[in-house]
Formats: sequence, structure tokens, C-alpha cells
Amino acid sequence: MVPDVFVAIRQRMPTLSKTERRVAELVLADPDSVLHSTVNELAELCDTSQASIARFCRAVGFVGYREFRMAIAAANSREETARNHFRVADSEISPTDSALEVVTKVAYQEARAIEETARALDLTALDAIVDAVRGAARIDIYGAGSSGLTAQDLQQKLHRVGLTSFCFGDMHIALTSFALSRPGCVAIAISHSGVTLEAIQTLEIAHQAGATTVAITNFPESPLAVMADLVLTTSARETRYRSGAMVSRIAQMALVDFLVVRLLQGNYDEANEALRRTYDAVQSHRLPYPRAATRPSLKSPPARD
Amino acid sequence: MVPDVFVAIRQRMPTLSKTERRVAELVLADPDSVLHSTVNELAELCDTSQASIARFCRAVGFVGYREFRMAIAAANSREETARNHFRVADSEISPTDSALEVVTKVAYQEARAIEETARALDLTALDAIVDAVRGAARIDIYGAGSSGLTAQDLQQKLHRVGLTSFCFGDMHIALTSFALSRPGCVAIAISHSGVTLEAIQTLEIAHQAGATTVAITNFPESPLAVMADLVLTTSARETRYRSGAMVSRIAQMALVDFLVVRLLQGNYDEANEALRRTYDAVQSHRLPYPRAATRPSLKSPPARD
DNA sequence: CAATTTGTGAAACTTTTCTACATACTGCTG
DNA sequence: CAGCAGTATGTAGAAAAGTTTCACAAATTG
Repeated sequence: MVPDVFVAIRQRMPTLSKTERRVAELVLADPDSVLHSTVNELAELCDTSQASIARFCRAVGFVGYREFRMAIAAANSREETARNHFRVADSEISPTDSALEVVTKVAYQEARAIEETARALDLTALDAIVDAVRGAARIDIYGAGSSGLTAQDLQQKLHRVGLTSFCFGDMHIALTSFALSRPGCVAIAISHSGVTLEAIQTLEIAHQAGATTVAITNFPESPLAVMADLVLTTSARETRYRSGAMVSRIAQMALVDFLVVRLLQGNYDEANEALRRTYDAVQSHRLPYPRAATRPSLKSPPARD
Repeated sequence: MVPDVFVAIRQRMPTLSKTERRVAELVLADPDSVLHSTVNELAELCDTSQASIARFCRAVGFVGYREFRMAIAAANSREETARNHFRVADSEISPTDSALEVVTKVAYQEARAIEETARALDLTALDAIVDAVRGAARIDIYGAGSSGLTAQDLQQKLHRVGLTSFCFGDMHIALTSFALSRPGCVAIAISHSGVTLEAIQTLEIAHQAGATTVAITNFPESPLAVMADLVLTTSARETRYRSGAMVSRIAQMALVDFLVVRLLQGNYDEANEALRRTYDAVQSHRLPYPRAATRPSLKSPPARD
């Protein structure tokens, strides 16, 4: 089999005849044209005949045009992603970027943040937290601003698997709850910067009350991190176009997922049962799909975009 | 054109019939088999008929098998490079996986979801939404369950750049607000499945009131999507270990970021100024780093009062 | 001029696409 | 639970599209 059409073509260039070379050049210059062409159309594009196209395909190592075209499709998309990837890697978003560039760059940065967070994760701390949470009498969670969303998310997920957990928006109520912690309780504070006053206070109070304290932050040496019993750090670098919290929040949520999945792993059946029940609970709030009158007719073009 | 076959297949899964779904599953599980099969061979592999394969191809958005197969070739090689890049096999999480495996797999799935969402995104719709939002008199946002977090997130971010936007937890209050929409208002509903009753209701009411309706969902043919003026779809594949919403929520948030960054691009100075002001506003709630007497010694771990 | 390359046209062949219809299955109603 | 309506699936054959193959003439090259 030919590993990469483009490579194959370039390598065989010297052995190709004049017409074949013309074909090769067009293919290399504009692979897309191959994707949309039949043998005849491609022949016309190259100002030559079907026979020559066929001969060309054999000359570069394929059985025939069909196979050649599939290989082009594969190699082309591979090339495209690579190019895309290269163009985007680590470059800042500029005010003049196109929609495509913006989307690609943001996606790249966020995907990267998740990966880096995973790679840099303290697995020992992760499992220690999972253990603490699994046996906890109560779990209090606090986060301000966009970390508040992460806090809610974590709370929801813990709650769904049957753990008693709370998340507070109002600081006064939060402090009350954290203050009522006892040994065996877990207090979790989330702050990207690790300097949020409220987050630190909640953990301090919970610590005094004897709870296990957990910090989730991007900065392992931040005030929040240094005073917590257990720390998980995200690895997010915000860029100029941050609206305060894009990448960091994504990384935090990924971190929550690591925690929760690890937790689920422990008591598979029980957790699964809980999940099933919560799923059923909202069933009546789901609408059925509008069943299309019949299966799509073969005559008319496929419906929609 | 279909940007990514695999995404297209997964998104249309709910609208597929039983046999078609069997085909879909085989294709997703073993795309290579498609590369080497004619319609007849694939039909045999799926224990079905040529006609059903043809119907399947149309159902997922292609003209016919030929086109479908080319798309598979392209997407498959793309996937291969990506897998290579991430250096991870995307296998299911098993109850016996180590912490490292769990974390790596979850991270991979989520990073992938973001990238696929980006690649399959309808950029025209994106910019249309940005335009609508930028000029909107008011923006109402609704999401239930974990999509509620996305809704809050979007609301926060729009609010921070100075746009009048609301997000509701209480359905009654939400309906009131959506009902008060006028032309020039924008209503956004978020639902992973696209079948959430409440989400559909809010858009219906807003539509009647003359607002521009926007759906954010994973399924472009879901009831929510088909009734909205503008649709953005995520590309998340939930796995067995979902707690209802891990990957989908991450993809939704990424989508929010695409929107917001694109929005910021438009009025750079103005938005930046707004962001700076919001940043300053919470300054007094930030603690300085504890200035350690010396740099933290490498010997002893950071103090844990 | 001999050797090679290229284009032409036609035929055989493969594969896909389309159509129509019979059968099986599903959910629902009386 | 029988029977009905509507949908889904499979079958089969014809038509269309596209491909491979071939033989040979024309053009090109050294």
C-alpha cells in the first residue's frame, strides 16, 4: 500500500512522462480538484485523456483511479489538519482574525489546557480527595465568579451520585455552613487565582472546625493552595482575549470530571443506579422527535444544510 | 457539505431507524471496513441490504455512498493523526483503570470534543448570532440541568461586556421574561439533547413575541434545533461513564467562548474597557500572596497552618 | 527510422443509484 | 386481542454512472 499519495507522487516524479507530470503537478497543486472529479473531469482539467489519467494512477502505485482518489481524500485531510494545527499553535488571537481562525485558536487553547491539566495532575491528591469525599458526612463547596459555576457543577454531580453536598452563592450562608463542619466533613474552595478572599475564608473556617480542606486553583503557591490540606491545580494560561475566565473555567470543569469519574469507578453499580434514577426523573420533560412523515425519499436531495 | 462524517453520524443518531443505527455503529466502530467495502460488502457486514445502506448515507447528509465513502476516508485519516497527536487510545473507561488512565482518557475525550465542535461549527450561524446579540435590546437565556451552567456562564460573560442579558432558574420567571421579548431581542435556549420541554417552550414564546431565537444543542435535527432561527451544535460523544453531562457541558462552554471572543473582536476597545472595570471591581476581594520570609525552601513543603 | 508516448473510441465491467413492490414490524384503537 | 395504519426493511431488476481495459493510430523524440 502507498503510505502517502503526495509523497509517492513526488518520489516518482522523475520517472513520469511529460503528460503524467502535468497531471502530477495539478494534483499536488490542487488536491481538492481530484476529490470532486471523475476520471473524465480530471482528464479535462489536465488537458489530457482518461487513458493517461489511468496510466498515471498506475505509475504512482495504485490499482486504478478509484483507489487513487480515496488515497487523495485521506492524505489531503491529513495535510489540512496538520497545516491548520501549525498555523494555530500558540498564536494569539488578533482583532483581524477570521471567524475560522478565532474558533480554531480558542479550541486549540482550551483543548491544550485540558491536556496539560491532566498531565500535570497530582494523582495522589486526586485519590486522596476521592477517598475523603466518598466517606464524607457533608461536602461544602465554594467558588466566586466563574469559579462559582465550577462549584455548582461539582455540587450537582456529587449530589447526583448520592453524596450530601452544598454550594453557596451567598457568602453569609456559606460561612454558616462551613463553620458547622465537623471532622469527617470536606470543604472545597475553588479559585483560579487562589487569592479570592472569600474562598480563603471559607477554608479557614472549615479548617478550624476540623474539616478536610481542598483547594482547586491554577497556582500551587497561592494563599489558597498553601493553606489547604489537599490541592488540585489546573494548568490554564489565559490569553489577552480572556473575558476573565475562559480557559481556566474549562480546565476546572475537566478537573471536576476527573474527580467524579474516579469517584464513580469506586462504586460502579450503586452510582449507576443513582444516575439511572435521576435520568428517569426528568423523562417527562423530554419531547419526542418530530417523526418525519416517511424516510427521506431517495429522489429528493437530503433534507437540510 | 458535511464537515466531519463522524460528527454528523453521532448528531443524527436519534433520527436514525434501527437498521440505520446498526450501520452507524459499525461505521463508527470500524471505519476502515467502509474504506475497503463496496455498498454490497458493507451491507453484508451490517447484515442488511444495499437499499438500507443507501438510505443511511442520505440520512446522515450525503448524496450517496460514493460521497459518503470519500468523507469517511478523509475523516478517518484526520482522526488517526489526531489520535497520534494526543498519543492516547480513545478506549472506554473501565472500572479497573488506574487514576492515570482515567484522567488521560477523560482529558482526551474532552479535548477532542472541543476540537470537533470547533471544526464542525457553522461559522455563518456563529456570526449571525454575534450580530444579533451585539445589537440586541435584551438577551434572555435558558438552560436546564447542567446546561443551566452554560446558560449562566454565557449570561455572565455577556453581562461583563455590557450587554443586557438574563438567565433564569425559575421557569415561571423565565417564561415571563421571554414572553416580554420584542423584535430586536434575542432568546437563547441551551439543551444538549434538544428535547428539553422547557427550552423549547421558552423559544416558542419568544418567537411568538418576535425575538430572534437561538438554539445551542448537540443534535441539529432535534425539536429545539428545528424550531430555532439560528442553531449552533456541539459535537460531544458521551461515554458510558457520563454523569449525564461531562463532555457535553465542556463543549457547550467552548462554544460560548467562541461566541464571546468573536463578539469581543468587534468592539475591542470598548469591551476591553468594560473587562478592566469589572476586574477592578473585585480587586478588594483579592489577597496578596503571603510573602514568605524567604523563597519557599525546597526542603520543607509549603506551610500548612 | 525506431522507440516511446499520447490520444481515441469502444467495449466490458464494476459499482452505484433508482424504482417499485412485497413483507415485516410497530404502536394504537376499538 | 384482532385488526389496522403507517413505517421500516428487504428484494430484485433496470438504468445510469463511472472505471478499467484494449487495440491502434497519431504524435513526439532521439
